Amino acid sequence: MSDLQKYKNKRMKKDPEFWKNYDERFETFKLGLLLKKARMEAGLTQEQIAQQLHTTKSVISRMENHSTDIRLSTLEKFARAVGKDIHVALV
Amino acid sequence: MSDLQKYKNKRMKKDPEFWKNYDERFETFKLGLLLKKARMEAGLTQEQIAQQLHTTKSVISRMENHSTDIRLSTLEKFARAVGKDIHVALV
DNA sequence: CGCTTAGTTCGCAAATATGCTAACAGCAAT
DNA sequence: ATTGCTGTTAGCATATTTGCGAACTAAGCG
Repeated sequence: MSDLQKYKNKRMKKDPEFWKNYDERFETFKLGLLLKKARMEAGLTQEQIAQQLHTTKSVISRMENHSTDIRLSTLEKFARAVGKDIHVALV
Repeated sequence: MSDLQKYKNKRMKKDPEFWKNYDERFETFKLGLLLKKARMEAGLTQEQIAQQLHTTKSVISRMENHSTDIRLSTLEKFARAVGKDIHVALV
């Protein structure tokens, strides 16, 4: 089981409310998970990302969990920190 | 020659300064062009887009030209207005 | 237990996008 | 010349993200 899957399970157990308005929050959640996944795959901690972005770990945590919306530039910075780049397309 | 290409040429002619700090602005410009392209391909005017987003044409023009950064939600709204959806990935 | 590392969450301040109005330019048609 | 349509830009008000510090949980380890 992947670290990400473990995380999901833990979260579900600890916070059952989390799935109540799942539909509304899905998009956000998905993005947050995308970020967390990318960070974990890069083998970095939130604090390490934070240092690269010249910010603090609380900011990173919020991005991965509660961020309802996000700027493209912020997303781009995060991507670079995990050694990737963002790709945006209209399909 | 595409409408988009015509636009680029016109812009270059009218505003030579536009290309001075091209490098810095390239990313922004590229996104703006992406939006304009999508809108044109959908055969819509800025005002038509604006109505769908419950805003005004000036907002749309700014998005296509001067916007330095943009929220994901805004991008998503725009995409829907031209009958598309956004796809974001870390690559 | 006490200590350290990772991560979460909450307020508040600061920065920035967004919304709107008004004025203007270019173009085509009448 | 005038009218209508489309697009651009500026200034300002508002909404929202972002940045930061502090307090907290949880887990691993001596």
